[in-house]
Amino acid sequence: MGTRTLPFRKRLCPVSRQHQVIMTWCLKMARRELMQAAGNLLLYSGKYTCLLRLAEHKLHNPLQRRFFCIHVQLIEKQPKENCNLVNRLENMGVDVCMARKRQPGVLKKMITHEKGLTDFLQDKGANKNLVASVISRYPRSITRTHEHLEKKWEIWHGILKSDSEVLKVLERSPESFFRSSNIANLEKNVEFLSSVGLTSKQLARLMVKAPRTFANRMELNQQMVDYLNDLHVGLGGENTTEFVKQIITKNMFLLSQSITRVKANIEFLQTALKLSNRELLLLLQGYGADLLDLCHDYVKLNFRNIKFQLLALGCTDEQVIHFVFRYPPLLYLSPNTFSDKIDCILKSGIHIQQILDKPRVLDVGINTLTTRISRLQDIGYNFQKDGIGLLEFSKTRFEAKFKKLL
DNA sequence: TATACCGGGCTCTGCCATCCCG
DNA sequence: CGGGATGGCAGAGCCCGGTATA
Repeated sequence: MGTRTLPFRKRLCPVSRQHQVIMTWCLKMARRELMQAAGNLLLYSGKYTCLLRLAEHKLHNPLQRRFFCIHVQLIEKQPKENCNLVNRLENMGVDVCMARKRQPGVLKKMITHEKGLTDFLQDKGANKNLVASVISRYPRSITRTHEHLEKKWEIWHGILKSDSEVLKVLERSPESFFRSSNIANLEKNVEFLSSVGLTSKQLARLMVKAPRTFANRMELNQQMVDYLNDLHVGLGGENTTEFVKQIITKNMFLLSQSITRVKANIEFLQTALKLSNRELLLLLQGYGADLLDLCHDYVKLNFRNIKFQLLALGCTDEQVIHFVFRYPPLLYLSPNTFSDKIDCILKSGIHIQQILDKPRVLDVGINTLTTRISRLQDIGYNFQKDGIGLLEFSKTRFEAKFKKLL
């Protein structure tokens, strides 16, 4: 029997399917009354429980009854979607399929505040499409009360200074705005982040760039700050408060990353680049901060790739380390991008040593590199003699220089 | 005056897993 | 046990221009 019940269990999800299953089963039972009851069941799905009970009474075989009861219980345990709510959301233009996929539980709720949310957001300048998009992407937004919205908006507005700015961030990341219902925690976060030394302008930037930071529990943000504090003290740095503030303002995404990731990246940088404590601190206060939120595996992968390719081109370990140390953002480059750029540059007769001396040329996009190299070659520019510095110029500077070379 | 050096701008949400509470 | 709250993860560069310096 256990082997027979399993497929039924698996298929018991959507209501219509449940009814189908019962119907199929009823057919198997070949009992007219039961089939009739099951037919009613499809017509009056809202009252299906009592109909099922009615059907149950028609079964006299204890085994059949028991089997039937198990399925009834399974169906009863699954709360149904609130059809009225689903209809209302559909009328509002909400992508209900998307909402169902993201937070199915919300569609089953009897009390929601979609009307209040719509009024509230429209009052702040949102149009219907924006509201529908927000609900589609973060359905739980409709469970927030007017009072909650008012309070949260007030705090966000206090930081971003205008409704349109709050709306812009909310539109970009509804989850950041709506995910937590804990207003006290939000207040604690603002207080904590200010106490770290962030100015109101920096706080606003943080909210625009990494709004999730404000939805974190304050303790989580504190843990990251504590970690950075300990790290700095452990590395023998002075003025720890300034260091922490500097790192956070350099990389606003840091507070929305896990400590594990940040820690792994820092440890990797120190080991891979064979850095002393002092060098590590310098790196972190410079370009290194940018890298800390990168997925750790990619940092490792990209470093291994850079090393592999440069060694193959005859560079030494020391040269590789020095190269990355001078310009750590190179670790952003995926293996393909890195090798494409190196190939493109070397193909034009530029020596690898010239790249080692000017790591920032790899900062330039592959298309820009290709176009510039070919334009310069066309006018007989000698990279070996005249250098590759102009490859990394800004557009205006490059064009000005190019004109003069003609 | 031209180039080197360097900091900073842009941007990073949407999904899944897990915990915890009612 | 369901669902809300929260944590954590993947993703994979390019460009500009101010100031110092040769």
